[in-house]
Amino acid sequence: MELSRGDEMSVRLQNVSETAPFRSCNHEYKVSCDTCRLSSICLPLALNSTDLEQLESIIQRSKPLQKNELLYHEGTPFQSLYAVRSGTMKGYRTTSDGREQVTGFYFPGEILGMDGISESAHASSARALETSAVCAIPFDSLEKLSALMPGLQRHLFQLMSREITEDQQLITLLSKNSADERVATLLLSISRRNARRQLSASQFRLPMSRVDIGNYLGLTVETISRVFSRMQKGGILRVDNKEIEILDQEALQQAANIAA
Amino acid sequence: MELSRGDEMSVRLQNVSETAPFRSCNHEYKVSCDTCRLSSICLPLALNSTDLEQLESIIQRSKPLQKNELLYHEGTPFQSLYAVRSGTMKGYRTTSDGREQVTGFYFPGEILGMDGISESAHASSARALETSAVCAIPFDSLEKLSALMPGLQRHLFQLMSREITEDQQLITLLSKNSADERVATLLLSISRRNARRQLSASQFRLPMSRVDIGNYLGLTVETISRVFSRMQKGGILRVDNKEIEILDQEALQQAANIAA
DNA sequence: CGCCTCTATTGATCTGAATCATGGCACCAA
DNA sequence: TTGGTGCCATGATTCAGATCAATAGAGGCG
Repeated sequence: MELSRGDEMSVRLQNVSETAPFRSCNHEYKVSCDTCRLSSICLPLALNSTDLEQLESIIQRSKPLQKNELLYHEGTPFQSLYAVRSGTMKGYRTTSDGREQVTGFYFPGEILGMDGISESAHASSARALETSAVCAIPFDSLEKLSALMPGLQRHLFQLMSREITEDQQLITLLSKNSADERVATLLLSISRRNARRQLSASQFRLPMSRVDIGNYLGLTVETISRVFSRMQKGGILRVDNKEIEILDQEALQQAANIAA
Repeated sequence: MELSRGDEMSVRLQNVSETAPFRSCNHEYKVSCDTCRLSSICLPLALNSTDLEQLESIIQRSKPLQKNELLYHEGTPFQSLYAVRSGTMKGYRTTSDGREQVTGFYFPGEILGMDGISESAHASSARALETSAVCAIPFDSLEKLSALMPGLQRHLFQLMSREITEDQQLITLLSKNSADERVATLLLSISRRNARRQLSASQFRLPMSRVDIGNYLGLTVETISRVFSRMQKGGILRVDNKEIEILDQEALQQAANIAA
């Protein structure tokens, strides 16, 4: 791996490892953070161009993951955080009795893998819901870099803190809200995240199955179907398979109980 | 605030603020991390004695919180992380419709407040369940310090990562497990955390009310009572008000479905 | 194209936990 | 001690969502 410049950093980062299917950005899947339209939501946020260059030198990009392909698996050694470039990833953990619990959906610009830090092994698995591309950010390099860049360190703390508050919102949702409220809340969350990426907030395609939605929200497939049908009859949504149109944003917000 | 030594660090940390009810450890509530019997579970873990001294210089200790006293409240500016020294704290967030969701219980040696980092404001509130003492660790100082101490930075990342995986375990518990399984899992968690502090793993006093337990586990008070009664009848527990004795660890683990 | 499989919808029935209701017990203050 | 107030236990009833069952589309592929 080539580092961009021969300063102190190269010494500190010279032993960054090459993770299996990933290549440094200097190779085939070349893209750069500063031309990436997602940089405003992703890691690079709030870095100056010198710092950005250094961050970029450690980021690795792989060939796209196919639908259902595994990015990492529970228990495997933790090495990198991952940023979604395109597509959608699903995070989940497997319970002792073999069932699956979906813990989150990750859209372009979002970071996953932070649960692996504490035990140096992933505590969850991540799978592509559709053809997806991700950037791998080797964590040991990221740690060294963030000791040198206060802005990066702060950004990482904030990123992890946000994950904590989002998980706590989900806890509240699961513990206190009805099926309708849960589904409405998820749809609004997806809508908001689409808007952030300059996509339509009112019309989109759900990348995940009803099973995954139900699993994530602690409900069964049947219940998800029924809620969708009910909301369609109520004129709140138009549902055509995975294609969703929010017809009455107001009513949907009402249905979500303005919670979460 | 007096810093211990006149080196580079003192310059960087000289403007550490004095948070309202807190005093530096040089004042009335003097205690030190290296004599603290909780240091093995708390922040200082894995620091050498020089680093520990520096960490300690920023930690503030207050007079104990009375039962029901608020440590911080949702929306108030975030300044510090808190380590429980004695007693028990309850973390909770208030939903849009005014109800409360308990997000965690914090025992001696455990850290709370990490959800406040991302927005510079607390995303949850914390209240003492009984007379409790806490250490406040000003976060801006902690950030500066951790840029200088790789061990501390790593420890912080790990701490936050652990909080994430614990929240995800709770999500799974709420979404997939029955009332009995949830209660059993909580009891085992408390038991384990007691053991870590050299207390009895099989006999303890619950510091929280049935209402709080139910709220945390997404169940009603009545259900908690019924589960306790059922487990008592089944010879798994002895329950006397808040006093709990685990009579059959094996069976309790079974009841928890060895999940979470 | 037609076949197969996977995913979604819709209906009928069941059930675990919520809700409603009542009474007992512990702890505190006067 | 007495009376109050909050906490806990337990029974009766209800209900939201699970489970069971059957059908209908959608998408992949030989």
